[in-house]
Amino acid sequence: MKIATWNVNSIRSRVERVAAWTQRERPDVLCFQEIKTTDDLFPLAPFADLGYRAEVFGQKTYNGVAILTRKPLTQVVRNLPDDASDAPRRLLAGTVDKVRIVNVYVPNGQSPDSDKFIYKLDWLARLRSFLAASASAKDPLVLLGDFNIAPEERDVRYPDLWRGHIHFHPKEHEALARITSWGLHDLLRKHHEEGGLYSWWDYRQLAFQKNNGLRIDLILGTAPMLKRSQDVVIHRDERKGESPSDHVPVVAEV
DNA sequence: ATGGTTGCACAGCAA
Repeated sequence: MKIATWNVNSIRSRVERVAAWTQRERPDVLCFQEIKTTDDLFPLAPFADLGYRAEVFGQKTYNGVAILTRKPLTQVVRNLPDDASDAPRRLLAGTVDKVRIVNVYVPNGQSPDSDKFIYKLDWLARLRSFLAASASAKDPLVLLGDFNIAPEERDVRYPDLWRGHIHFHPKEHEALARITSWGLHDLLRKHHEEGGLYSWWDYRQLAFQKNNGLRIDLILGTAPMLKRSQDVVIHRDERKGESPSDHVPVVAEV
């Protein structure tokens, strides 16, 4: 089973490119973040032509998540249980082929001294509670998406520059550790120990050309998924060429 | 870094 995550930074602005990648890779499950569109404007047709159905949880201008699958997605959950009805749309979960899929777009946090950083940490704490209340770590589950946190030094090209900023802050690492302590494993690290594996490069300051990257798009799995996992691959080439997202797809074969 | 680039939507915010 091929499971992918991709922060597309507006699905409508690069649907051709995303659909072309999807046609080449044919994942069974494709999780999008930052679709930046309402449900009614999501470009379904290019994906339907490839045999996908879509569960879309979008909003205007910001955020928004979606799960595309070849088989039906059941037991769909939208956002965290304690979110208000008008909360930013950041979580979409469902079950396909007996695997629970939890697709997240973790708040960016803006800067460590901002209210948005508090919101980020609180959102992660509530995500932890949601997992513990709604699932068992003994069952097949993947928690994947844009975490906006690079777990370790080897996940950051310039850790000394990033330490203490958003994406690489001790409080973020604490919050992430609380989540993984529920019973989740970073599937990529089963297969690849090395550094230099990044999934996001800022649009500014020629970050990609300088390879100032971070691995902030993660696929975490419970023990059964860790056991099943065959490989996790980061599609770095998707950052190249005409109008890329600032994130690239990450694909797990499980 | 009061920076820089991109997307949405058409000013200024979010990332």
